[in-house]
Amino acid sequence: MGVQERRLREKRELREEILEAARDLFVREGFENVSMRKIAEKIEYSPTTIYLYFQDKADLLDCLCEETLARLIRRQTELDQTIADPVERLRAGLRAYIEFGRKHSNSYQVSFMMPQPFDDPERCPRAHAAGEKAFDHLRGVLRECQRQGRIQVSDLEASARALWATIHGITSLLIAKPRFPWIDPDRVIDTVIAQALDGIHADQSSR
Amino acid sequence: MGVQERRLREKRELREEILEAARDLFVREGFENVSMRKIAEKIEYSPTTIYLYFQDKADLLDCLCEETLARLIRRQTELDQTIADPVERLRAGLRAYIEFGRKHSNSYQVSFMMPQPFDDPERCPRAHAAGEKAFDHLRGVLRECQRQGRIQVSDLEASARALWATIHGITSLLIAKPRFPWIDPDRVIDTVIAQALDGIHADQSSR
Amino acid sequence: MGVQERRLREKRELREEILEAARDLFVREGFENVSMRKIAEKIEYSPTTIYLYFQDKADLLDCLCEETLARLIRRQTELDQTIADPVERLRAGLRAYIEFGRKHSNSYQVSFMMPQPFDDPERCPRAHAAGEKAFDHLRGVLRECQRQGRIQVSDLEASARALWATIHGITSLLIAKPRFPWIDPDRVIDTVIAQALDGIHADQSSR
Amino acid sequence: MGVQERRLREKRELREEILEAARDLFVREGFENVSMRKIAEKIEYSPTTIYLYFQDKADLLDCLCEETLARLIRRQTELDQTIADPVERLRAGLRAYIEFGRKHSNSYQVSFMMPQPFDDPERCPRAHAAGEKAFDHLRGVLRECQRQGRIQVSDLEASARALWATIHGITSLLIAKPRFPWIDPDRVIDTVIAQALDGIHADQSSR
DNA sequence: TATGAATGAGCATTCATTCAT
DNA sequence: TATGAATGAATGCTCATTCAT
Repeated sequence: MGVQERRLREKRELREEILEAARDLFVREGFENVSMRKIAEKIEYSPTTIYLYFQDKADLLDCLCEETLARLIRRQTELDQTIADPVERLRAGLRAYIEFGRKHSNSYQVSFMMPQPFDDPERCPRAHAAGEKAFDHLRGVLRECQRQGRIQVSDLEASARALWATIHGITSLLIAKPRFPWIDPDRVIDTVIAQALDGIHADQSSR
Repeated sequence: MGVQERRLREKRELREEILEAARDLFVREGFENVSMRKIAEKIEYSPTTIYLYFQDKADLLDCLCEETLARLIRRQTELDQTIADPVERLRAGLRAYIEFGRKHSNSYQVSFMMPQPFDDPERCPRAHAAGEKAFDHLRGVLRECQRQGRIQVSDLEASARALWATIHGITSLLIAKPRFPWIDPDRVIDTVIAQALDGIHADQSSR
Repeated sequence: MGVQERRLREKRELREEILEAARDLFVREGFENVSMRKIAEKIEYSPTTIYLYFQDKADLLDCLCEETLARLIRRQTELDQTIADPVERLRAGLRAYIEFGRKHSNSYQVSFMMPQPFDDPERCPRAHAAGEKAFDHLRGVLRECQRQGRIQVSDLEASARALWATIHGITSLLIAKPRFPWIDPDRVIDTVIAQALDGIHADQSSR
Repeated sequence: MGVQERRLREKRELREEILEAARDLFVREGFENVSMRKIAEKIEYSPTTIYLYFQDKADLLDCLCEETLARLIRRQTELDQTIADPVERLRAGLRAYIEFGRKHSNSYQVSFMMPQPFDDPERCPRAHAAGEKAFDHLRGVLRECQRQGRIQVSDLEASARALWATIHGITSLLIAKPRFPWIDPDRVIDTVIAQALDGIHADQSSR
């Protein structure tokens, strides 16, 4: 039994090591420079070994995105337990989302900015599910605002999607166009959030 | 005389054919699968021939984006001459932007959703200039709204950027996540636009 | 156990096969016509396979030269143990050098007659080291002649270099200009060696 | 007649321009970076035009080498008229040869250090002839030394070739191995020349 | 569980050259 | 005389992946 456990733990560990290496390469060298070979070199295993833990590159990326998105979800959950006021929780959530994207820009790019394999729920089921979960949370907070009468939302589904789109806009544009004269990114971020909440008529009295 | 003209026309035509093929490959196979070779195969010329019309791959993509963005700018200019009311012009402009992105999704992707190399004004000077021109137009319309007292904007620069980010958000997300349950994309688009204009307190009396 | 050994041997053998093929292409088609692909075709492996044995083309060439130069050095060492008289050893060494160059003319060409990239110790460290070793040996023998009073050399460093240059001259010229009317190459070689030793006032009494 | 002359002159001029451009590229970018395209770009003509003046690349290089070697021969002829003493003339000629090689290292490399097309008198007849002419001159001076009893040469043909080989040695080695620790190239050159003349027992009384 | 060996397909780009005009 | 258009062949190298062990 101890042997089986150890084996299982070791297996999990190498898997994590692979993902970690891939993430590191993402951050250091950008998405397009992540290759199976380079990951293998980094962890000092043979490329073949990776295929014992992941079906193929798409699978690896899928898992990678899932893991990264899990952090976003975890952060969102933290805010649930920290901030009682739903509007404030929503505002903090939006800000956290943007910060998350800027911090893990390569993962964000893979998860949300590239159509190719990652929008296919069959090829990337985990990332897909995690993405939906993150969205669901956002919608939940918005619904809570609505339920408490803090926001007048006639169409929750549309508003939630619009809200997501809005914060995705500034997040992704800052990633894709870092050289654009943003003047002060933070000022623009503040403006986006303020406009978004204003736009859905959030009662921000407690602000 | 006629000979020269015909040659010039033929040359222009092949150039367009190359751009067309590239655009088509974008659409069909995604950006990363566009190679000089594939373009050449598609037009049934040798790869070398492409280099007679474009300096290199970056140049080709640059021209591709420029061409596409020119359509957006043309559309914006059309609206200038059609719609007198600045707020309505702004609203129509936002809608046109989103529609443009959805229609030319691959060009939009190349121009606005990919960090490397397209954010480098030195490598893609044409696309860069065209992108700025499009933004400048948006800002101009917003400024006009402000000038006529239809919108109270304390920080024009930040608001213009925020507005761009917002419509970019829905545009790019619809492209990157076409399988997401958008329910009705148009309803979400409407919501985004309404929220955006509300968020900057546009006087939409004439709506 | 036997398996591991056999694998190691096979690996070594393929490495040798690659070097052999490269050398052969040098001989047959000249340096500039040696490409990774042609080597691969010759050994009937894929080009990729070569990269399992050598880092890149420069590395392959570096190893090739090293291997060839090793034969020269081995020959020089042999003479050390065979010929006691230092002047005779020097004479035999010069002759061996020239013979070596004529026999392995393509390797000689790569090692000593081409400026780029082979003169760069960083790109071709092995060949570089081997070349210096061969020169050092020549200088050593000359120094021994001087020590025993058989040669009056006022400037050992300059003389050693001049001597090397001299035998390199006939070696490389016979390689580069095989069609020149040499009349009798061996007679010219003899003359060069005699002049060289005379020129440094070697006491050739025992000749 | 005037028209024909002008045409002929213009034709000669463009031919010279091409050769000049090629030579310049040699010097600036090294042999391997000289391509028909680059030459054409430099003179602002189309690549096709070059083929009106030269059969192919080998022909162009042949003419180029011929031209360069003509300078060496010219220099040698100059010395004939300047220096009366044949031994001194020989010494000056050797030095001039080495200086010539160092100054026009790329042409020297093409003419004397590369086996491939340039040793083939059928493909490069002009360079071949010019090379022989330069050698013939050297032999002539040596013969003159012999005739005046200043040098005891038993085998003129062998000695002349040996002498050529010797000065080619230092010339080519300085070109191919610029990073070798030559200490002081000029000192080595002096040593080579001194040894060479000593080696053939030149009466250097007038030195 | 892990790997060493191997590969087919692909990449952007450059080359010398030709042909019709 | 000069060229614009075009090309076939080639270059070094990297990729994700497979298979036998």
